[in-house]
Amino acid sequence: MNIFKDFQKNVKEIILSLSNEGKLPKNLDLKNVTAEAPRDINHGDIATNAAMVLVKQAKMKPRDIAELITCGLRDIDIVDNVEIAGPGFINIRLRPSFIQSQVKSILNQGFDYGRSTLGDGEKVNVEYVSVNPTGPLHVGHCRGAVFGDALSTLLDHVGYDVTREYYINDAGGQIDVLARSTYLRYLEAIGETVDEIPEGLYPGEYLIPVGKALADKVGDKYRGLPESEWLYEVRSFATDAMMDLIREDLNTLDIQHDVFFSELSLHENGGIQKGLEQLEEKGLIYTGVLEPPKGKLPDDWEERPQTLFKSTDFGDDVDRALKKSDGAWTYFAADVAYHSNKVERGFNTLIDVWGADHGGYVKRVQSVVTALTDGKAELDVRLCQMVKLLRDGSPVKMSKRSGNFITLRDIVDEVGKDVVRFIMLTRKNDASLDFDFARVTEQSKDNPVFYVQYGHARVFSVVRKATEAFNGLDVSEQSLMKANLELLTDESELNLIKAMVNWPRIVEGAALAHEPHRISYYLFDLASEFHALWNKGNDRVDLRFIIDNNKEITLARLAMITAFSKIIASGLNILGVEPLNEM
RNA sequence: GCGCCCGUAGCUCAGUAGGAUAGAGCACCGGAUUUCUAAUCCGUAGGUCACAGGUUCGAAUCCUGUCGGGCGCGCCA
Repeated sequence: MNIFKDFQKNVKEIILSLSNEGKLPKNLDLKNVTAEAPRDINHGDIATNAAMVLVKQAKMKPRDIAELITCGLRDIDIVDNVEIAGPGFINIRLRPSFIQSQVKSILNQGFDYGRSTLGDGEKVNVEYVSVNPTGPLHVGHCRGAVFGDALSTLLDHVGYDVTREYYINDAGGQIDVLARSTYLRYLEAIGETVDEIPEGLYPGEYLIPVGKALADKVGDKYRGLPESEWLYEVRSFATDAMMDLIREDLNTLDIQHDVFFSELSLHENGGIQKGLEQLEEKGLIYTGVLEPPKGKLPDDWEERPQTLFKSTDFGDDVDRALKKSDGAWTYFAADVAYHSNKVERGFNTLIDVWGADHGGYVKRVQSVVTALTDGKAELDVRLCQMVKLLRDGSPVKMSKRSGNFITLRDIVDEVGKDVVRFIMLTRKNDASLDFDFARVTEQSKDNPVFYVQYGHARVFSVVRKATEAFNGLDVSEQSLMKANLELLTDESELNLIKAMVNWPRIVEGAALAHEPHRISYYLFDLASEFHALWNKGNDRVDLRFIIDNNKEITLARLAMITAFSKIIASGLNILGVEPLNEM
């Protein structure tokens, strides 16, 4: 249920029948006709641009077209009045009784209000986090994790069939480093003395228990052996341990992936060759020599022939290497295979969530997806900008060298999952974000998490008090739906309901744009309407939600704010934040 | 040098399938409030939407160029 869509349909039907009556030309193109909430509330509840859009096609003046459409609109029973304004907008004002009735409709649908079938069950693959399994997650990973997860829930909410996926980069040189670092911790565990972790290895203490666990498992079997004897097994042991660690970290944020896809598996089961074959068949792989980059030349630049993918055919800047000079596959080659695999699993909509520092990599992977599917599948890469950690306005110092950086776990332990999740979604993904430990836990209007949560909690507090005031009042949804909603006549009340009615539109817009932050902003705005109404009650006792000697109006208001709480709760649910009933 | 992202109020930012007089919070200024409808409230002011062109009935939004900032720039992951 989305009243704007309904009206868009109504307007189009009116235009078609005007065409049939000969008052407007036939076969008009109506794709740009919209029905939206005007920005200025004084312009009414719904505005349509139909008259202006049709000017050229109909060869008529906008106001004349508007007049014709207006007549049709006036016949709709929920329409109060219609005005033509500005350059030809048609402003529609709805009957208060209709606005009021929306409360019932929201209560009736409950948490499902705002869900839709927009996605039509289409499969979407959202890949996020995908951090190298070489250590615990730190703050930098946090944002992408929350973003990807909220986006997934959002898409699910509007009817897509979402798969949440993590690509395990378990095949590169960094994994060898992990294995060597773990081996040292293993030697420690079996009683050898290791003075210092050498430069270039991971010094973090999180590997100590992994070394110990390895020792428990294999005893001293690897002692004194050359690297070639233990590397492969230690690698796999350590990778598993790191993935367990990462999964635990993600769990603290309530993030669970459906699929963990191993890069190594592509190397080991011929997946890479298989992926490249398809490009080969399309004649997109060749051996060639790349021009050195303009500007500053890499120190070790050496011209040599390479196996290349012709990504420039698809908008990339240069063709991209698939093999390294030692003959091994590049990371990109595995990514070709990986994305090919996603497409083979039936996904035509792919979303990858990366850090902004990988921006230069976007075009080549998009080229792959376009090439493999002849443009039928689409890859949207969402880049997440940095998070600046602050404490009371000053930057938090982090020393990466000592392996002593702020982890995701640290931040969740300090401020809690809900705060982390909400704040991470208070900025557009491609804008950098300040995270101030002091401010995000503040109990004040300046803190959006608090403000939204507080709105929800206030509703529950009111409902509790109402059941006391009216001994044993039935506040079930069934009861509230029977309330006399026509008693909700104050402008602030109607404005709150109108804000609620926007919810389905916001969800769809956010989902289509792949922008979950729009949900946070909406929730904040909606909460503001609610708090504004609450504050009005300070001066005007007659506007308070509980009116002691008037059960009927109290019930109507409880219905309204309960509906409000449903929307807040389902919005928070999309963000992965638990609504609070008490604060 | 090239590519991507960004440039909106003093500050932090919303606002893109093109819509009307460009919004919010903070800060500032002016009032109210000393309370459990507790974790403040109301209001005023603040803008050549970086700049210059173009497309359009209509541009912060789309196109081109310029300036400014961030990220990236054979074989790393």
